[in-house]
Amino acid sequence: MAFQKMPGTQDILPGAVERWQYVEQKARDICQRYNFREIRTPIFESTELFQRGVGETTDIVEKEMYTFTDRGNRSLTLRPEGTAGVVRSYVENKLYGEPDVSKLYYIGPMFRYERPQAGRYRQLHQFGVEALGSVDPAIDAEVVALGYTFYTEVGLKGVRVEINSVGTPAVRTVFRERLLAFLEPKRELLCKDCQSRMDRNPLRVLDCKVDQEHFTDAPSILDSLDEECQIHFDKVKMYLTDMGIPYEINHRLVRGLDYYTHTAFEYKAEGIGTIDTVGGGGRYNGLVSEIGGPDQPGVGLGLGLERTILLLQHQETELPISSQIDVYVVALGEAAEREVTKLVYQLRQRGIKAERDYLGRKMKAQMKSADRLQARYTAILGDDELERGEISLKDMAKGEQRVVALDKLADEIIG
RNA sequence: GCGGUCGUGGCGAAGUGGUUAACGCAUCGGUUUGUGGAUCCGACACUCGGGGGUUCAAUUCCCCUCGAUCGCCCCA
Repeated sequence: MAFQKMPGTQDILPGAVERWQYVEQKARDICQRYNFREIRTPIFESTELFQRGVGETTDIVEKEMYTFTDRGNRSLTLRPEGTAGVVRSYVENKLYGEPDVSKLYYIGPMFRYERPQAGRYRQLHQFGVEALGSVDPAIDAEVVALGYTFYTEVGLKGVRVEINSVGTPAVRTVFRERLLAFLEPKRELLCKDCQSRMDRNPLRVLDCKVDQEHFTDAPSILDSLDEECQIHFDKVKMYLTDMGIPYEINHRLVRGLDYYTHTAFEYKAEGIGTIDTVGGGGRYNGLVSEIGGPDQPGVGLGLGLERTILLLQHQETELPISSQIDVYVVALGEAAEREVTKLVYQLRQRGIKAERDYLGRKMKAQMKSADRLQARYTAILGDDELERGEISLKDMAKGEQRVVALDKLADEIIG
């Protein structure tokens, strides 16, 4: 065995890459309609950016980052998510100085050092959008709608939208106390994971998969929202309803990153082992200033492309992908063989998808190849045809064959 | 970081402590020399992830390692 790819990485080979291209194209199409514009930021950034942006106590920062020191003794980290880099760029390039809200999107690889599993990779790909500079709940709703539209249009079935408000940091502090007051008496009853979660991130306890019974009477963060949070949340829900985007309220929804405020949402679907979240996002009003920029609000989402594609495959969704070629040129005889290179060149110049043999194979093998490639036509050139300035054109589906002028071949194929 | 399962040709997949490691698909060649998708015939693993050990003998037993996979944690 020679070299192997690193754990949690993937080679996306021809035959599979077409699915990626299709999904990515869909994402771009939708962003264009929503007038989000692409931004490309570096794959690596300073480690500190992610520590500050994503949050020191998050799992991502604590144990999942690909961090290394470069030759200039700088601590760098391969981006574990997209938002921090986009916000850094937004601040650095002073995009907040532009008259309109910055609506940005990205598609690209992210890196997290985790144990690979179904739908979980160390190099993963995300499609994300960020809208910076507005507190309008309409944008929250539009971002939720954009993601939902993406899943729908790409052909994924059974995607549910769950939404919650995680309030402001002040609200969360109050709620945290209330929740702990509720949980503390039950501490001994909870599973060991929850017991440790109580100390680290109490809001997560409510997510427990082991035993939900203890939490039926647990306080909801929605009851702790202040007036501003409540109004914002109500409007987001209103806009979603107006647009006809189906959603469910899940007051226990907590996201894994520290920067979220107000709106938090996730897209869920069944089908990848025990994982059900395929994407999510929310509002992050404190993040820009946290990273050293002006006090600008933001809202965004991040969707896992591996999970999307995996689900499409599980659901056996037919994607409109064709690898069919237009014509396969078969050559017989020395003179004809010399002619092929020029001929396919001319066809390709005309925009025709043309293929030929490079292995010196016999005609029969070349025909098989043409069949395998699902060629619409096979053009057969022998020395005798060449002399007459003609070529045989075979319609592979019909099995019919006729002789056409060599210089009219492209026109015949284009039809 | 922790736990379960698994690792045989391009792919799928049998198998046994000891002569030539089934079979299916794919591929290649042939069925008389310029025509594919069907059938038939033939070819195709100095070798069973890697390393070490036990043994007269290991692909088959043991250990380690690497990888895959499922789950926990957490998340997209």
